[in-house]
Amino acid sequence: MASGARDTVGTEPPSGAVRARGNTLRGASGARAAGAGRAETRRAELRSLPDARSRQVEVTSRLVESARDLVWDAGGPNFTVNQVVAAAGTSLKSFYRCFAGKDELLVALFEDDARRGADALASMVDGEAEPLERLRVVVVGLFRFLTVEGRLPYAAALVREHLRLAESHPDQLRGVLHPFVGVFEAAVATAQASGAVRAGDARRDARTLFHLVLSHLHALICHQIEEPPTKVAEELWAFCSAALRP
Amino acid sequence: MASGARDTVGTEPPSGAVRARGNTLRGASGARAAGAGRAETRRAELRSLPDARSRQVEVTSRLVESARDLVWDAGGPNFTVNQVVAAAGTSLKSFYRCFAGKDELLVALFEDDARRGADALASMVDGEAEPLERLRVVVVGLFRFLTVEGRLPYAAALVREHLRLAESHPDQLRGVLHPFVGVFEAAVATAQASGAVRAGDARRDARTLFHLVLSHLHALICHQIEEPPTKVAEELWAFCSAALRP
DNA sequence: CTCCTCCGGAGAATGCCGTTCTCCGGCGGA
DNA sequence: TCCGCCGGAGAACGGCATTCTCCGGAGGAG
Repeated sequence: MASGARDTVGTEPPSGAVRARGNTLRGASGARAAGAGRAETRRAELRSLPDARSRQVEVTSRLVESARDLVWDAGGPNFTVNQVVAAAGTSLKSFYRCFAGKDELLVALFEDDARRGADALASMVDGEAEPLERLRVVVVGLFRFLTVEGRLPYAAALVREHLRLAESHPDQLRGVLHPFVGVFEAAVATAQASGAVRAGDARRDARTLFHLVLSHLHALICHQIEEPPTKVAEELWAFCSAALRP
Repeated sequence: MASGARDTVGTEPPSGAVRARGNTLRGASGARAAGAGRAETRRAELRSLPDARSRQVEVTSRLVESARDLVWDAGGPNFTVNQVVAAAGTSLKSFYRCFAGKDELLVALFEDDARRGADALASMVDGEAEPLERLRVVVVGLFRFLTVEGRLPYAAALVREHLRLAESHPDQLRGVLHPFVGVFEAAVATAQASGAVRAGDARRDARTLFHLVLSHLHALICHQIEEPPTKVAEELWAFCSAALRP
């Protein structure tokens, strides 16, 4: 419950994937090398540590950017690690210093994209004053945002990998979609407060709406729905507003 | 639309995965070898063809069974092709004669499982007479069916692979979940006819309900919901019945 | 009965890719 | 000027899907 509220929307600029540092950057290899040697080497290591760290961050975000490009136009995470490092203009060694593996890179990409997407969604809502309309824009807007021409395969790739990674990296993936749910929750809470929708647990309703949208994106991705996305979005909103009417 | 009606539930015993034959069995290699050589060899090939075909079918279903076991207790499609053929007591060569690749095997497993699952769901509904109760059982039942202890990881694996395969084998995957939607649709139509829920497009509403259930299964799989499955199922039904009330 | 053909098993070879390891040049501090 | 580590280049390794090769045995043809 409370863990979701940590991820308040838009508190950070989309600088991207800084979080991946904490995992492996110097946690394992760096610290071990220094600790095993003489203690004096630690001083030498500290000397240019800020430099090294900022370089790391820069390389890390460059890798994430390259990965995003590759997922975007290769249409999936079928890129190889070698391609990423080539595109980022760095080396395999650097890659594995920044990330424990390819999956970690994907997790970082997820976090970055989720934050960006949630920001975009939040800014779509800002224009609306009417509470019920805000909620409608959230539901339909996420849909439209992800089904913009060319964006769907990318979204598909992310959704698919999300499921796969959720099993291998449950801890890191757990909160990845919270930014989105947060936007939904804010809209639901506003609508509830104004009496536009029935009272209830805003978080739970937000989660339900979000999953409903997500699942229909899955269906579109799988070509199980032939209708145009806009039509599906409107039908979806009709269903949601009926479920939530006072 | 009409393509969904083809997949009527329970018209076939779960003999499994016969469909994969058509792709590669003798389509490519067999026909090419005979056509390239002298035309007389074709006669010899026909001689024991029924035998060969039935052997093929048997091997094919044995492979699917083995794959099911492996997915079940290895918790995912992380099994190797060698494991499958070893478990099925056959050879790599036979495997690649039955299926064009590992993915084709998974598709066959999907089709089989979807049919079985839809049958099970349909039989859960049979006990209920009240239309609205039937609908409730469908929504909650699919949920319960898949969250039985030990079944969730299996379901997770299938869902995940479904997304992946939907991109590489869109044609074969398109109708795979139709048996489930069919069960939903029947229940919705009955409820609509009795006036227990509002009138509307039964297929569309069925699809919406199905996707809603599916997406919450995703969420449970991803450990994004901490509540127990039974609670989630009841909340979901509350949401659905509110959306569909007359 | 013998030969010839083809089916199918066993498993080696190939190719791809993630991950690790080795070597080496260059840069910053003493 | 010398030393030590940082990071690049890419070779080496291991796992796995897929293909290829070899071989035995069954079953029709003569």
